[in-house]
Amino acid sequence: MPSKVLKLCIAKFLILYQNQKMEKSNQEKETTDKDIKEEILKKRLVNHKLLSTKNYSQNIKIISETLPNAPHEITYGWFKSPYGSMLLSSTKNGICGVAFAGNFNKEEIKSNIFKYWPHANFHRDESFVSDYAASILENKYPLDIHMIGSPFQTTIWKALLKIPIGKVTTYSDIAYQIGNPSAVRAVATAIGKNPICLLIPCHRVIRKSGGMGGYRWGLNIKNNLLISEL
DNA sequence: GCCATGGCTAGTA
DNA sequence: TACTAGCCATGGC
Repeated sequence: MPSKVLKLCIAKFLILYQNQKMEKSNQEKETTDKDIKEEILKKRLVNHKLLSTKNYSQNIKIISETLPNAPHEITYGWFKSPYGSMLLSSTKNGICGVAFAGNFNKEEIKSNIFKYWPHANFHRDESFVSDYAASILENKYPLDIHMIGSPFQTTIWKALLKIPIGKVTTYSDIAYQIGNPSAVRAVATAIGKNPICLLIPCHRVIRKSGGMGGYRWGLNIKNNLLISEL
């Protein structure tokens, strides 16, 4: 009998040991994956000197206003994307909002858009939105963008349009590019307030250290967007 | 006008 | 590696 107990103990010990070994190996793999990811991001990094002056931003026209001076008519609707459900809204002047459902529920996303355009009249129309959605997902331009933002925010958002597809830049470089290198924190805040994801590629901005930084709609979406542009 | 807030960064222990 | 101070535009009061 004691030998049976001994065998049982050894078996349990072996299982425990194997589990610990597997856990350790998974942790090491995760670290390696992280390193590889950061390495890939660094390779795709462009700085302010290399940001192309001729790029797809030429095909996007931005109409911006600090405060909506007239009640706009906004058509909005949901569409499916490879990154989950997305809400698209548009005024007669152009696209005024693109948002991932991401970490939020649909009602939150919708109320954000309603708050952003407090004097607008909203109409839901999925069929109207689907044409725009296809253009965005297939990178078909030209497109017009209609947004509300301070002059500083608009400058930042325009700078983001200069990041080529498949490349990334840093918050510091954007700050440098707009001629205000010390305003990195403010740049990050402005990028975080980008109301039109995908079209204004805030997902292509990472930390100077090579880390992913943050993302309003969830880091997993940022990660997937960057991978899809490889 | 003041203060808190952030998708950050650089320096230091 | 973790913490801290500094940065600066913005929004709420």
